[in-house]
Amino acid sequence: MDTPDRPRAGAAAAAGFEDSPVFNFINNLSPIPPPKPSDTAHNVQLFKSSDLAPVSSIFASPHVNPAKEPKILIRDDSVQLPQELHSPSSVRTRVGSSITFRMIRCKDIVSENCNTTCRLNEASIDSSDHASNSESQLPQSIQNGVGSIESDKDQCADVRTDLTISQECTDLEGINLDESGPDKMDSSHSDIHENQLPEQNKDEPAVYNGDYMITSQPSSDLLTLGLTFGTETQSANGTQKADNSYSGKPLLNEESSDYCIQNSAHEPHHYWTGAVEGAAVNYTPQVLPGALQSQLMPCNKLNEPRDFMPTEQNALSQHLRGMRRRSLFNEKAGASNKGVDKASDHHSVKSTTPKCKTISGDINSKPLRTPPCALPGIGLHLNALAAIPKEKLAARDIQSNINDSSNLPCPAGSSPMPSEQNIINDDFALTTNFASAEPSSQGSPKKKRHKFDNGDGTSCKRCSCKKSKCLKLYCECFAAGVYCSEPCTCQGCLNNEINMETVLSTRQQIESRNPLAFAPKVIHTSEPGLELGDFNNNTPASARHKRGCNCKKSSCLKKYCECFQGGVGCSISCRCESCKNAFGRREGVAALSIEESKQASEESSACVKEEKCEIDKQLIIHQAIDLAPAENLLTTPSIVEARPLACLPPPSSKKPSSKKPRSSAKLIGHPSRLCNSRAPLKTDILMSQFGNYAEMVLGDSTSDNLKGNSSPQTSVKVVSPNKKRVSPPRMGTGLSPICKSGRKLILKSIPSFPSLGGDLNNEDQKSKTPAP
DNA sequence: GAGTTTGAAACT
DNA sequence: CAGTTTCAAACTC
Repeated sequence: MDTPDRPRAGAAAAAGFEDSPVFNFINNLSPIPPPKPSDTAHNVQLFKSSDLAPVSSIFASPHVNPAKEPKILIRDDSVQLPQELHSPSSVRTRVGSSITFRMIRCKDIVSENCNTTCRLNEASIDSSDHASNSESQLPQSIQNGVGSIESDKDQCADVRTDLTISQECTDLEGINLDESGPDKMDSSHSDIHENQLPEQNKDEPAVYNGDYMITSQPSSDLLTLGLTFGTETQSANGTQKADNSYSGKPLLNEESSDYCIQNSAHEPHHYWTGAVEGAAVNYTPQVLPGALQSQLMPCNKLNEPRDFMPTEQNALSQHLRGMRRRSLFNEKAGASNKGVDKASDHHSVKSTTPKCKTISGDINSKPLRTPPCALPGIGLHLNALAAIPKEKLAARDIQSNINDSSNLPCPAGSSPMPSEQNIINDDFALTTNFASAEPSSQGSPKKKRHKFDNGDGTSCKRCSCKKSKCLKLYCECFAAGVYCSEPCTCQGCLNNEINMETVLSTRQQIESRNPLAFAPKVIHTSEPGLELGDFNNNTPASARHKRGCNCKKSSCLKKYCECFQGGVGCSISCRCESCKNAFGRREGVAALSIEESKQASEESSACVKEEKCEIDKQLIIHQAIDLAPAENLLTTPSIVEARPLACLPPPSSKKPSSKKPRSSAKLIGHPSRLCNSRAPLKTDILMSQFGNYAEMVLGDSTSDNLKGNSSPQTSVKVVSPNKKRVSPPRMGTGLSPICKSGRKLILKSIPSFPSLGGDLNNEDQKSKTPAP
């Protein structure tokens, strides 16, 4: 980054701008190493403000805290990170930073989403207003985007503190200013400042809550713009100007404040409302668990770039689209989603986005499937979010921006999926890395599917339905609550945006039949804390099969078995025969498990290497024996599960069971590391989320238990099967996957509360009562 | 890639 | 609720 800019600066100087006092000033300054982040007023301000808000707050339901929304500053990303890093819970490792980053981003996303939603709802009504608002946003967004990009880069590249990064960016920006300035503003620096900077500044104040205004910031922002867009700086500026003119006048603080207010007032509610309405579920916005929200964030985030890329919007949007996975559950959400797109497009000013996705009404012909898109809604496909590794995400942002800046509108027909694929591949690659510690091969959908399969069967699915039209649970996409996407090889697919209503109705029908139909098959309750050392907690199961399998011939050793597939042991609720689930047997676990475990350990040479694994097994065995039988039964597998799957390779019984065992063996590669790296942060997040969710859904009593343990370690206990295995299906899914060795979270669906409660009850009952 | 096996989902 | 059919994934060759 630096290198390119510097030269440019030099060029600018060569252009004869050296004369300009500003240039000289900047030129002199730029070489100077960035002052300490903390020194900057900006930074200080940021820290002061909402940035300092506890992480938990982020996860708290967005709507709950509308007041904070206004404070959300996209630019925060860069700034916040440091803070996050400081937070006790945050991990300073790269992983940690990335996660933290995501969290931060979530904030932004929230605001973004809210904005979008507002537009959606009101666009038709008050287009002018929105236009102005949106216009006003743009500059800021741009800034944000830039800032985020840079921060992202930094994060990806190194674990520098954001502050430093921001500083550097500023420097660069300054340089850029010089450069771009000449072309455009030779004599009119003042003009620029008046026309462009002011706007941005105005936005900024709003963002910053008006508490702080950094004089240097504006210029930097402007500069940033130029830098980011490189050659297109001018156009970008022009766009900005256009926007400005459009809005009539640069947004003043007042307007900014309005904007903020709007966001706070409308965003969350509108957003969620829409989702809620459309959802088959009765969730109310307030009800949404923090986890979900947080989950949603990333998805939304995908949209974020759009806003800050006025001219490149198309490319971006396309890119983003690719990342999104549509939620089937939420009709409105879907609609809103569209609306969002439209709105954003509209918003983005001249975004006559040649949409990448060409939706053909033809059912049978595999239309260009709309790239999966995660809806911020109940029926979230968390894959998009969780799946998108923060780092990747960041990287993607960077890349997308870069690419976009280079005018790479996704060719409509060509490969709309590149984006998606990239995402998917990236995601999964990353996930795979976590899970299998092995680079994933990218190939046919089938391969992908395998790859995507994180075990719980909820991961990114690529169906190949033929007769079901992808409207039955047979369809993994449908079951996962996502629209079929390009990689799918299904025929006569109705599971697409076009047939949204059909999908929804079908879904509702299915749900009416079986409220849990879309519930995650495997409920993960608390893996995060379950690290190698956590076994002492007697926290056995971190997950379990929701309903239990019914295997007969597979002995629960193959993917046919949902439990096995989900990487969980069979529970008492299973009706399987001759259960040999490597993750835990249904009955007689203790005794058998010992042998099994030993055998498994022997067989899994990889694991053998990992001493911890061995130890864990031992512990597990002991626990299994020592623990009360009933609990063991329930948690049987759990014990094993308690440790990240990676650590415990399924005893490759009999057949070197092709995929799963293999992968698990791979997993073993760096199990501990994987687990460790991610766990801490996850735990925090999860806990906060979980707590919220529990409180909301389960009620105080339950939540109390859950909440009681705010610390990661305790969290495990809280969820521990020993107590009450409160595993709100959705939540479980949503939460656990993240934690589990790079597993993806898919929120298969969010059951209506009733069902949820019922589910819980049922679960509890099941766990308390012997299996039929 | 085609065919078989398998167990869940759907249906009755 | 139980039995049967249908279905698509998993698996095998």
